[in-house]
Amino acid sequence: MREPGAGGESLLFLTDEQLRKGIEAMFFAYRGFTADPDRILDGLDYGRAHHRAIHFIHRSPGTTVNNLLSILGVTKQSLNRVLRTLIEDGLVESRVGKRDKRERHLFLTAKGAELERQLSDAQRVRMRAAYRAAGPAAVQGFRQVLEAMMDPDLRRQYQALKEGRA
Amino acid sequence: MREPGAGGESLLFLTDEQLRKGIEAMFFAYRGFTADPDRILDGLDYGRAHHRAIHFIHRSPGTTVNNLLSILGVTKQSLNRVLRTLIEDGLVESRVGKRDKRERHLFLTAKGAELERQLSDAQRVRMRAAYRAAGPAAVQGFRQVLEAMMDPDLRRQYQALKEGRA
DNA sequence: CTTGGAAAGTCAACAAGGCTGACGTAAATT
DNA sequence: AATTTACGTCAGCCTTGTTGACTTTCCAAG
Repeated sequence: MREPGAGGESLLFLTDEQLRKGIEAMFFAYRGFTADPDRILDGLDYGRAHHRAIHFIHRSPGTTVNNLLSILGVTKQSLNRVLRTLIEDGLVESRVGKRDKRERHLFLTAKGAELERQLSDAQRVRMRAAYRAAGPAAVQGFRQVLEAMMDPDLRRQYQALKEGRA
Repeated sequence: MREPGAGGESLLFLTDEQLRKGIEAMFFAYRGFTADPDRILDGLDYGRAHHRAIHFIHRSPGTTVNNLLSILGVTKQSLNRVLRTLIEDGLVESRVGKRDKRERHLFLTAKGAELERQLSDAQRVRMRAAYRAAGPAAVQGFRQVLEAMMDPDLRRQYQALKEGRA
């Protein structure tokens, strides 16, 4: 993968023009990425923020509010509002910590898990179609570039989730 | 989930687990993607909505309001609010159409172009680092998967931009 | 043991930026 | 002449971000 003369085998993929295409691709793709769950959420009284909370509680059952905060990157007040409605509606259960009573441990109820499945099914359908259309090699590249784009802090969070150590 | 003899060289990359990783990668990467411009915008009185308008006006100088609307996928009221402040602040110029006087053609002023450069420079720095780290093959896969994720309508918009026919 | 601070969570109020609906105007099209 | 199109605007609503102030709980230093 290395080459003669200067530094690069054709660094043409690093031109401003190529980068611009990548930037626009991210913009348009993200719209598609969120479109299907958004449609489901629209019917209910929920929004994208609720989806994110549900997703990560599902991923890491028993996680604390603080933990969730650092993953979502919003203020606790903002998260709290979302969490409150989810708890009121019986989708999320909040248990006072055994060891540290200041902490609240979060779990999806059966009803919450049901909505989670519905949302992630919808999102996966599109994702699977895209993966299948692009093929395994492309998917690997896709993941590599995305990881390289993350802030270091978030990359660590992502990798922790990825490897199952919630 | 797969039948042995049939079509697939290991379709393991289509498992729910792999898809979930891709979904989370999109989430975390998009945060990084917008982080640098957001920091710049924060200082000024602008937000992400202004950035998007500026970006696409820069990309397609002379584009009409309607055109921009269909690319951004927001309502005209929403866009108008953003556009109004940009025009008031002298970053964007709106010229009445020559052929069709109902239309307004949008252009960046020198000042607008200056901000655009600042914003896209910041965004490109990260993008370039990610591309370089991942390599050209990964970048190609990245773009392929993103394109496959887009809604068909948006994909058409994206390809039109990509090919320069604004 | 007490006390002072830090940490987790809650409440209140505000802002950005989406949205819908209604309306006005000028220009183009039928 | 009537209708449609492109654009702008006013009013009001919702979601989801923000900051500031407050309570409860925990822990560590005196």
